[in-house]
Amino acid sequence: MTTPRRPFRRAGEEERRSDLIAATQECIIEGGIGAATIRKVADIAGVTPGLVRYYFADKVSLLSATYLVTMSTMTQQATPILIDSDLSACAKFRLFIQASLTAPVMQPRNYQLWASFTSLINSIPEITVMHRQAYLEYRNSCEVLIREVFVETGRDLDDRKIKGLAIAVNALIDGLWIEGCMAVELFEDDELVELGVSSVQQILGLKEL
Amino acid sequence: MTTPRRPFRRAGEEERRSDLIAATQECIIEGGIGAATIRKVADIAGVTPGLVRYYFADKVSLLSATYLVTMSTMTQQATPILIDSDLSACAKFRLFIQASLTAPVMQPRNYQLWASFTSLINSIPEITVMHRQAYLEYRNSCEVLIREVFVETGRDLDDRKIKGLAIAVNALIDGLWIEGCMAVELFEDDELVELGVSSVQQILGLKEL
DNA sequence: GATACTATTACTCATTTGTATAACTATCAA
DNA sequence: TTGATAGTTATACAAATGAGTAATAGTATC
Repeated sequence: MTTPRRPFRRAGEEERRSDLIAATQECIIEGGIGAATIRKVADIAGVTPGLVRYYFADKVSLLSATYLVTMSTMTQQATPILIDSDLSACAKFRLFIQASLTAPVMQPRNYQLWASFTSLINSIPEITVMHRQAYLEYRNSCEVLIREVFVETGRDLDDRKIKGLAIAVNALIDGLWIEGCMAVELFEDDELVELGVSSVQQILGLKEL
Repeated sequence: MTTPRRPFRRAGEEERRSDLIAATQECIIEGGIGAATIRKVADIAGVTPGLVRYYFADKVSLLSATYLVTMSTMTQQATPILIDSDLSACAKFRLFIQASLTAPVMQPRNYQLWASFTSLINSIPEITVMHRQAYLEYRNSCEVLIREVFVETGRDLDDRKIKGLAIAVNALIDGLWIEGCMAVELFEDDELVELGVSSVQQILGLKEL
């Protein structure tokens, strides 16, 4: 008398991994990083716990992979505009700000994921490294945009000055993003985008952005 | 033949509670919120697990209390300047920014604590409420300062405009604070303070702050 | 349609964790 | 000194957790 096995479907490696990562994200969003247990992840992904281990050697490696996907997804959603090159530098900058401060980049779940992972910055070396990289990448995007805008408006600044502006602009956008993610209902539509654009404009000392 | 009991000292309620809260902070800093187990907290506080329960009904209530202490400590460290009233509004603002962007307010452990707690914003109702309150308080401090500066410089702006500026200034300082906490070694001494002051000045459209 | 491969399930195990409760003792007041 | 109080320890327990292993069955290939 053998108990029947749960029927299953064999999925491709890529699909399974991304399913498991998505499930991990759901866990974290629902109950914080502590709620992301192997069993819950497996449950949400409609799979048994053993399979999680088959794809991810460790819990840490599952979390790291999830962090990586989370960040690169956001980056991708916030910066594809930069490739569009027939726009003016100012227009690009505006779009960049707008993308960063509206959905899907700016939404509660993204903050929860980001906060959960970065809170482990001193505990999980992999996350330390990935965070540093993501931060510098984003800041560099700001720096490139600022430089282009200055070229366009015919102004000249030394690199040191520009780096400082990039740090400030980055901080401003990050700050607005956090405020917006955490309390969507506290702001009117596009209020944060407009604030972001006008503040960046002021920081850079431009008449118009 | 009875095994000897561990000797102990009876502490006042206030002292014990604050010890336990400090121990909770240490746990979180070392290994994230998941590392804050009752046993580890008790261990660090030099106490047995049972005592934790004696002072905190729940793990949630321990975490909530720790969050409250964490936030009010930071707020207190960042805003005592506001009481000093014989300073000019601009000077107050500068001090406010400086306090926010230097130790002890700006230091890695504070970010870790803050991120750990806010990552639970959707999971623990107590934290939701306390966060919202802390955020609005800090933003209000910004708003008051901005208003005073404008009075001092003889400019007049409607409330809506001022609220917007407060949101932006708040975001900027938060963003710089996060960057500084997460990567102290990436910035030179006072670099962030100077960036903060000059950026706020620009956002507010002032010639000098 | 039979075979081989491996993705997937099922099960196990030692630890950890939150919570609960009873026993003990430091401390203070009389 | 004595007794009472409550802060503190010791111990227990069920549930959850990360990790490991063997058996099974989808599925592609021939």
